[in-house]
Amino acid sequence: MSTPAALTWSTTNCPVGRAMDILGESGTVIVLREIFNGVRRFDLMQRHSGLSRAVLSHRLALLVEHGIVHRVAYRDPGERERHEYRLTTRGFDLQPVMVALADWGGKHLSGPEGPAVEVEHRDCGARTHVALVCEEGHVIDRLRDVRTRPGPGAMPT
Amino acid sequence: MSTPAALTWSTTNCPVGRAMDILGESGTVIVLREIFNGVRRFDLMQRHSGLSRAVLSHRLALLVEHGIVHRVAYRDPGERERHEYRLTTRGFDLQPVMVALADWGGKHLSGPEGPAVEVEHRDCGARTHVALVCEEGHVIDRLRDVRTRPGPGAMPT
DNA sequence: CAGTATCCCAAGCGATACTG
DNA sequence: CAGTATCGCTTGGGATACTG
Repeated sequence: MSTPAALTWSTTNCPVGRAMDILGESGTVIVLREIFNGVRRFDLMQRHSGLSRAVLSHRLALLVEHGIVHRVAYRDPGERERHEYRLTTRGFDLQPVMVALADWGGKHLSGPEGPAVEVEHRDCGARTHVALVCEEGHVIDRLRDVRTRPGPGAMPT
Repeated sequence: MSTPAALTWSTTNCPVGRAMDILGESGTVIVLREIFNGVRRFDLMQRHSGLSRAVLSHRLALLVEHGIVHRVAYRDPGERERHEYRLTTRGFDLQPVMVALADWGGKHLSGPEGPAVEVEHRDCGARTHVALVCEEGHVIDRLRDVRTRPGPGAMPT
């Protein structure tokens, strides 16, 4: 290998870097896990995630600020108004990231008893994983069959 | 919704949590991006990633410790012995996570000019993304068609 | 219940200097 | 070139207390 492909363009604009600027903050992904699992209220989320109230508060604010989660007001009959946190479209689009993380953690970081959580296809009940699919419709199982290239927003190094 | 499904099992064992215990450390994913892009030597990685030498050193040690990356000695003709960092199988299995992050970042965090990097299918050159596929072979495009359930390693709350 | 503010402390970062 | 050690300093976390 001569010059690695990565060096021919700048990384200041890298989508992975931008994603991690948000998701890399400690606890953010844990909050997302809770919301994806249907936990939408502050207190429940706090107890279940194990995060402190302060951190949870900050992470939720961060997620709202980035348009990943939004607060929704609702009122149960006879109760006062409350709020819950729901995914926006942008947040819901993180599902493949969450499933990819669960796949990897389940395969490589679980004890012999297997992972504590699985993902299933609602229709048929089969376990579900992420896969690579190209726009020509090929399902790619040999990961080495993909590579990165500069995109339209690439800047020279 | 009554009790969210998540509350019926403990999260101490959650594969997403375990994965983020490693990947959530600031800079880890950036190092992985470099290695996936073919940057394998310390100095090049340091300049290209923008991480400090100390942080890069620590992250590489962390990745080696977790069996995601390994050091490989080599010697170019006429040069002294050097080392480079390569993905192990466990590390290579993170590719779907990286592509999922790139997908999301490219779609939601790029400027109007588009993402700086894309992933292509080596055979046909088409852009490549992650998708959800169940073990029955169904490609799932409506993300709501999947849900989480307790796995074999689940512990009661 | 659903958060926010304050205070204090420890982890962790960048800069620098050093070794094989 | 390829790292590791040391050192102030800042960031950011937990505990606690407070507000709507």
